[in-house]
Amino acid sequence: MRIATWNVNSIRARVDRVIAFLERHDVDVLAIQETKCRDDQFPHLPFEAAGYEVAHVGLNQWNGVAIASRVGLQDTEIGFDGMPGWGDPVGAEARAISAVVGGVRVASLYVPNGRSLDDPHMAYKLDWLGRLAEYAGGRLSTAPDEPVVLMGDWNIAPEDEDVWSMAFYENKTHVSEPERAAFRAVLDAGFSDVTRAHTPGPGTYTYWDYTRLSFPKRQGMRIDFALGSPTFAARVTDAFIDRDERKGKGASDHAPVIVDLAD
DNA sequence: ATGGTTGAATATCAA
Repeated sequence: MRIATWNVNSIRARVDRVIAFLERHDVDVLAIQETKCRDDQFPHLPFEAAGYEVAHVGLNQWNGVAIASRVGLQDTEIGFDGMPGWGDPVGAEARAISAVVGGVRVASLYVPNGRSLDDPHMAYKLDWLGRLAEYAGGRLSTAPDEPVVLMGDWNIAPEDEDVWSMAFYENKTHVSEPERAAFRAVLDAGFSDVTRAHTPGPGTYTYWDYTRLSFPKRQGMRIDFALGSPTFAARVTDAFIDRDERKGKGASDHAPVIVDLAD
């Protein structure tokens, strides 16, 4: 089974490219982030025509996460128990959805950006990740053998080699110690990064800012990850980043991350 | 070209 994750930065602007990607790489399941649309705006028809069913949650033009699968899609859960909210009034955002696909519980996650180190959104980001670690860890202690993968845009570069320049990111988000500690807390809850061993750095990135000619200058960040439970991680045979998807007109600012799983 | 790009409630906000 082949499972991928991709922050598409608007599914309506990118749907042709996403379908072509699924077919080109023979992908069974895709966790999608930043659909940037409401449920009633999601372009279901192209997915159905390509043989995929989709579970999506989108409340407005921001965030929005989905799972597309051609190997079944059951037991969809929106958000997770304890997920913090945002806004005025405070409410749940469309940042987490999970479903059982091909016997694996896949979660598509869009971790809050943080905006800047002293922004209230950073406290929200850390709280959100802390609650996620708590929820996922608790679930794992109840069902230690369940194959689970937490995949998506984590908005964190966990290692120095995951950014093109640590000097550039001094006092910026994505590399701060509290963010990295929040990421490690998910690992400490029993999950492991199943992609890094197959996509070694340095210079291995999944995101390049649209500005500053970041992509041609190879000035990127690795912030998209798949964190697997023990039984999921044991089945991973390969992973790769499709850097070609960042090329050309109409590209998302993120490249997809693809994970291969033994049957 | 040198403070840059993209996408969404088309007016700013978010990334």
